[in-house]
Amino acid sequence: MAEKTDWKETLNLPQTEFPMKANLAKREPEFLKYWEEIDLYRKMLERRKGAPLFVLHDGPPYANGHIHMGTALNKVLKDFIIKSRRMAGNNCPYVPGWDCHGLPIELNVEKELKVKRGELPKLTIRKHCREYAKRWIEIQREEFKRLGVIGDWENPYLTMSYDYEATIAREFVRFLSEGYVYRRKKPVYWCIHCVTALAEAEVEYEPHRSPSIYVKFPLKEDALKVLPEEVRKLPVSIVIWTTTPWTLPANLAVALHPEFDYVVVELDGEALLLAEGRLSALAAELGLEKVPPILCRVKAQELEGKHAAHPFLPRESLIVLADYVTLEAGTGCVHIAPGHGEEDYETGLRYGLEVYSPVDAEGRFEKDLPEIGGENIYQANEKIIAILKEAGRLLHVSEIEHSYPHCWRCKKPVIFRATEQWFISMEAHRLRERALEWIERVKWIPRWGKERIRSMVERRPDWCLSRQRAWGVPIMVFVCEECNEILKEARLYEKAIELFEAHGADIWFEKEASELLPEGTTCPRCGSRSFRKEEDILDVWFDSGVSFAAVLERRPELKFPAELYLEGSDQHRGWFQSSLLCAVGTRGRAPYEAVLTHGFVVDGKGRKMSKSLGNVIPPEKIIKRYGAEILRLWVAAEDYRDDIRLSDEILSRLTEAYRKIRNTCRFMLGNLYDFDPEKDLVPLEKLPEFERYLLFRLSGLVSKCLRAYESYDFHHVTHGIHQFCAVDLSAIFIDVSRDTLYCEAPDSFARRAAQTVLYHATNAITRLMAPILSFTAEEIWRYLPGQKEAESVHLASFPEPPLPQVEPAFQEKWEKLFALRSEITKALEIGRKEAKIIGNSLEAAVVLASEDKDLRDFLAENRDLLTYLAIVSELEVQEDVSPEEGAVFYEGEELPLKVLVRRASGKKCERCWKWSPTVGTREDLPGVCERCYRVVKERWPDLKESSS
RNA sequence: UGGGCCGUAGCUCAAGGGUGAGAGCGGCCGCCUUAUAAGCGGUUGAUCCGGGUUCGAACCCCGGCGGCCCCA
Repeated sequence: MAEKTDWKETLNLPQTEFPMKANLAKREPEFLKYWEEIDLYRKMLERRKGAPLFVLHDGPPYANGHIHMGTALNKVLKDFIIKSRRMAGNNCPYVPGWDCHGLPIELNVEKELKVKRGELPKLTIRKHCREYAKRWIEIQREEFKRLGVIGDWENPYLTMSYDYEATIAREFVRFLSEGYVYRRKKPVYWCIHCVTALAEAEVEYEPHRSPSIYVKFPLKEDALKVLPEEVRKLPVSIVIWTTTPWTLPANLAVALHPEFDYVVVELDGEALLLAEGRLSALAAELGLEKVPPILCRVKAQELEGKHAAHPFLPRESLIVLADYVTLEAGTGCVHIAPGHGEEDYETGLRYGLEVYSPVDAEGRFEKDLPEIGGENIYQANEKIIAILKEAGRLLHVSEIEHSYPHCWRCKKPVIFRATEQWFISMEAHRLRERALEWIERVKWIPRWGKERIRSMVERRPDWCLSRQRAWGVPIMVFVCEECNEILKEARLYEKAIELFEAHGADIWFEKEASELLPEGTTCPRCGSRSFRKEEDILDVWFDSGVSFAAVLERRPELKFPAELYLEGSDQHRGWFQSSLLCAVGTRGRAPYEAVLTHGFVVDGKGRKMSKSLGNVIPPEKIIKRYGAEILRLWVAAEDYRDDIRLSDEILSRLTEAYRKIRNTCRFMLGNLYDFDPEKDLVPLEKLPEFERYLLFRLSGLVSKCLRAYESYDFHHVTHGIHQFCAVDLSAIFIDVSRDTLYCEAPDSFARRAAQTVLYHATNAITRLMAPILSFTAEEIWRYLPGQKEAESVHLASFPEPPLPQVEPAFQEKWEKLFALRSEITKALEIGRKEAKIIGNSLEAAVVLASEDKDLRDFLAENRDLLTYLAIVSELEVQEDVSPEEGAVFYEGEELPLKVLVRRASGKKCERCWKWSPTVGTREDLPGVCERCYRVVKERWPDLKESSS
């Protein structure tokens, strides 16, 4: 009993070792190892040596904790840019960095060592902090590398390296010597738990419950005089509202708005003064049934400079005017404590009030205050409320929940507290104006970034530089012991900076001022020879702010300014700004030509990721489950300028897309197993028009992707490639060309032509995807036939559009052909689903007819092409056609077209599955059609069909 | 409290103020078994809400609602 002939043996079926299953989580590390082995980063630089330099300067992540989706997103985007710019022809070094100093690390170290601030010598703490930072840098480095991010990971920049610390000090001294730096007692954010001042960037807003109290300040005689006689018969008080009772001991004034109308009302035999606009709100708050009667009106100006009594201390409170007083909340009368608020401070300055802040670093009232001396401010809140009540000064008390600043590290509420701090003046040498000028000149992407940073720089206060902590670079200032003169001459600091360079900033805490200063230094004012050194350290934003000086200017492969900075949009306040101020202040220009920002990772519903919502997805989980490639694809599929959503659904959609791209490439590789581009590539001008059309489409994809890379629109690249694979290749070219590829003779022109398209497509797509799907592109690269320009796709260049120009008529013709194909396909589907006369489209014979003469001519001219494109066995064109029994009749929706679908006549060719009357006409091979007979005979002249 | 940005099918993206708002994925319904833990076809389905400007609005303006970032 003979087997049926196995025609498969005579077909050119795809052959490839390229696995269908990516197994990314497992295989990615192998590619990483390969890249390390060939020293890919070095090779990338060598390849582009002398090419135009494009510097993307890495903003340093903080060396604490594992990476999260935000940091992963940021690094992957940078990798896209570096790789794509390099493939486009630029020389792109990438030096990653880490931010190593600062409070969060110091706090974690204290926690690990189970010590509190000040319990260990600074040098000991600093040593532990350095080790702690180093530990996390190692971890994060591996995590970043795992993402497939290529860079100089062996030589990153660290803000704690000795040379970097020296640079920080040097840059600070520049500011100091040029007169930007001053020291002043001023209210700043202060964390009483961390015992330090905080920068604006170090506080975050969280809901917080506070007491809400209304307090009476009895008017003194001078103020009372402004009021009518009859009103004065009653005790008259100004009513203020505050949520921080503990700031009342520091109260020195009450502010009114110069434009508001103020009234005196009667309530329970007392007279109360407040803004008329807040009267009904107050009545509601007090639960009054009706609004208290107005006794008289009074102008704020008349009260300016008059006095009220402090509600419980033997002190007077000045009545002042301030236009930031609002009618949104409170009473329109604002309690002013110049030592405990920014606006209060400014108002205080205008009226010559003391910057009074009777609270120590740990949040306790100074000992000498009556009743509350030594008490913690929060505990004192209640006591103060009790005192007010006792004194009859408390009008109302309740509790409110509001958003309140908290320490970014210990998460506890912060306060405003006036202390001696070092500042960089925004007005010195017109720093603010110059920064604003540079903001105009920098390219901000998206455009609104400019507005944003501009409004911030316009309004920001002077930069508070000092931190009362150990882990950081000291504020390099010497002060005369005798006359408190600050040494400002740069040359006096050179010795110390050199010592930093050699030993790190620790030396500042190891040596005496006299050892750090040049020998024989004398005070320029009093001639004294004894100096003390400042002990505070610098805000870490200064550290990273001078990275242009420590990295861009010092690394030979980099340059100042950078072409691009790329960070999350929160950095308009952070690094973009600190870098701008440092560079404008010391170099007279912005450190970047352009700034690109991305949004934040949010969950599938658009809410931010937080532990409390339980919607956090760590990168590690994605890598384990799907592979870093899918994470990269996620970054590249989304429009990162907005918030970027991440959910299981999104990841599973992306996995589908990945499979489509991968499988399409696999099919193409499988069909190129016997293709040698050197020998077999069909020149463009000789290609049949279907093949030419496809290369035209491919050209469109290439130009679109190149443009998209240029403008950092990675999602256009991703969607473009995916769509091209799914539609142009998989659904159209591959499906249609399968017959040619499988059934024609291996070396036939038709097959080589189709392979030529596959070769161009695979080659181009592999290169186009390389910056994004870096692992997969590398994998495909290994399977690509022909000579390759490099051992890694990442050393290659982007493709050129293979067929950039095409006559419009050609394009129109093909659009029409596809429109027709789509109509035929619909008719076939009816034949399949409803009439059930066919399954495979090759079982169909199609008749096309049209009343439209032009269309009919077009059909007739392109009959063979249409047969081929529709993948049917027969196709005829007639003048007209009518429905018939056993066939499907369909009228075109888009075109004046009639389609009749019948079962194809003849027999099914056992080799190519087309139906044809020629099947069975050859005696030696009765199972195949004429075409297949020819092909088979040519290759296997003696083949005989075994009968069944 | 304020400033900025965003809102197009279940998901991710498109649509220079101008035809019936396009794709891909998914869902649903089929086909194929020569890309097979594949492939092909058909089909379903959307401009956050309410006003306004305009001959015409997803797009411009105003007001809501929701989200994100920054800030008080």
